[in-house]
Parts: sequence; C-alpha cells; structure tokens
Amino acid sequence: MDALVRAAFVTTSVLNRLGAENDLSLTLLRVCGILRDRRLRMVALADYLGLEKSTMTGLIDRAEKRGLVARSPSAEDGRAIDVFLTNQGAELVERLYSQVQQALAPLTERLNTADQQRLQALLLRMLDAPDS
Amino acid sequence: MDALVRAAFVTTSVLNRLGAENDLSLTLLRVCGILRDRRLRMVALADYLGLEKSTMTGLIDRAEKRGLVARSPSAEDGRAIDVFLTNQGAELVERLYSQVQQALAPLTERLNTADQQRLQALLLRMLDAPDS
DNA sequence: TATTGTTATACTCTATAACTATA
DNA sequence: TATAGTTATAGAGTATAACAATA
Repeated sequence: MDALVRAAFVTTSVLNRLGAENDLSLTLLRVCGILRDRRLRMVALADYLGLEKSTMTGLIDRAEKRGLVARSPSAEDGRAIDVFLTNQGAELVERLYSQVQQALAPLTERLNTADQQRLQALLLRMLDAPDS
Repeated sequence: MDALVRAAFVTTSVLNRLGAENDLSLTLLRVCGILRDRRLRMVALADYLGLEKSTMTGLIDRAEKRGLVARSPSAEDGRAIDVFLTNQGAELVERLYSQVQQALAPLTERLNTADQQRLQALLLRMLDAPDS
C-alpha cells in the first residue's frame, strides 16, 4: 500500500515535469491523453477526470485558445458540445507519449524484462479486475 | 508503463478524495505525511515536493492558520524556519493513514496475499534501486 | 556573495451557485 | 422537470521577481 502510494507520487511527478516542459498542467495533460482516440462531450470529460463541468469550461477554453482542442455542437443532442483534438493537439499528444516512455524508462529499467512484465500483469489485474 | 501511469492516476484520485473529505488538498496531504516523523525547514520541504519556496510559504501559512503545523526558528541557522506537526496535525495524519489503507483496500484486495507481496516487492525494487 | 524565507503579482485549477437553452 | 453547458465569484496552488535578514 505504501509502495503503491510512493509509486504514484513518483510517476505523477514525472508526468508533472513533462507537462510543465510542454506548458501543460497535469490536468490538461490528462485531457489530451483521454482525447487521444476519442471525441467526448464536456460532461463525459468531466466525469472521466472527476471534475465539475464548470471546471471543464475553463480548461477547454484555455486549451482551445492554444489550438490544442476544438469544440463542436453534438449532432445528436442540441445541448451537448463535443470536444476533440486538433491536428496540433494530436501531434503534441504523440510527442508527449514517447516523452513519457523515455522519462519513465530509468525507473522501469531498474527491473529486468521479465519482472517488468510481472509488474505490469499484477497492476493490470488490480486495475481491471471486475468490481468486487 | 501504461499500467504504471493508470495506477498512479487511480491511486492519486483516491488520495485526492480522501484529502477533500478532510479539507486537505493533495499537496497539503503530502506535507502532513512528510512531517509525520520529521521536522523540516521550509526549503527542505519545498525540495521534497518539487515546489518553489514561495509556494511553501502560502501552503504553510494556511496549514498553520488551521492549527495543523507550526513554525519555529531553527536553532542552528538564523535564517531557517523549522516546520512540524502540531498535536492536532499529528492526530489528523494518523487518522488519514488508516483511511488511506481502507480506501485502497478494495483495489489491493483484488490480488491475493501472495500477489500483493509480489507487487510490493517489485515496486520497492523499482523505487529504491540505487541510481543507474 | 550566497542562502533562507517572505511579499507582491499573475495565472491556473477548482467548486458552488445562478443562468440559458435544449430534452 | 432534468440535463448540458456557460458565467460569475471566490479560494487554493503555483511560479517569477524583488526584497530583508543571516551566513
């Protein structure tokens, strides 16, 4: 339990630094990561992040102003707004993705390949297990 | 790598919720956790968290106003200020510590005891390995 | 000169409450 | 009535730059 918390802080700190180098807060980094392969409405995005919808408005305002994401009225629901990555945003996400891999490598490579796979398998079983 | 990041987000979200229930931001939760068994000066605290010392001033101001921590001039260095938990702060930390265990239990208990120990051993080896 | 801490300032993140428009 | 999104407001977290006190 302690190890899990420590690992979370170390990992978050790496993501935080990487975000800062690209002028992204951790939250905006996540937003972009979530939108990598999806288009979501404001409320769905807020639910993903555990934030209020009014908070999303500000986040998406700033990301839109920087050309990373765009808004588009939903075709199905006149009230809803879809959010998606622009080309520029998509490029940034791909760049970030490989930066994250590189930045975490010094950590993960302290384990040999077999142990890395064991760790991943254990984490995934923990994260993806059906609700108990 | 993906699993590590996901685990970090899930764990952080649990800590965040627990902090919010006790009116503590994630950062203030960490400050209290760090001070659990130490007394540190402002700069050392800032280094631990990877924050600027001016940010610490605000954080400690608010924590002090709430009676969780206290400041005291360092005996060794006339410039330095030591920060430590008050009795009230220490009580809160102990309460929080067991809340964290309980809140993470649904997650960790998806693994049997042997696998929990394997996971912890792998994480610790990753976190505590000597610099490569 | 360098370090410790604070202050002033500005911006981001966040929630709550009130509002508009659509369902 | 309920839901989706925005706006207004307020407070916390954060960094940068400038400062005073001490080393």
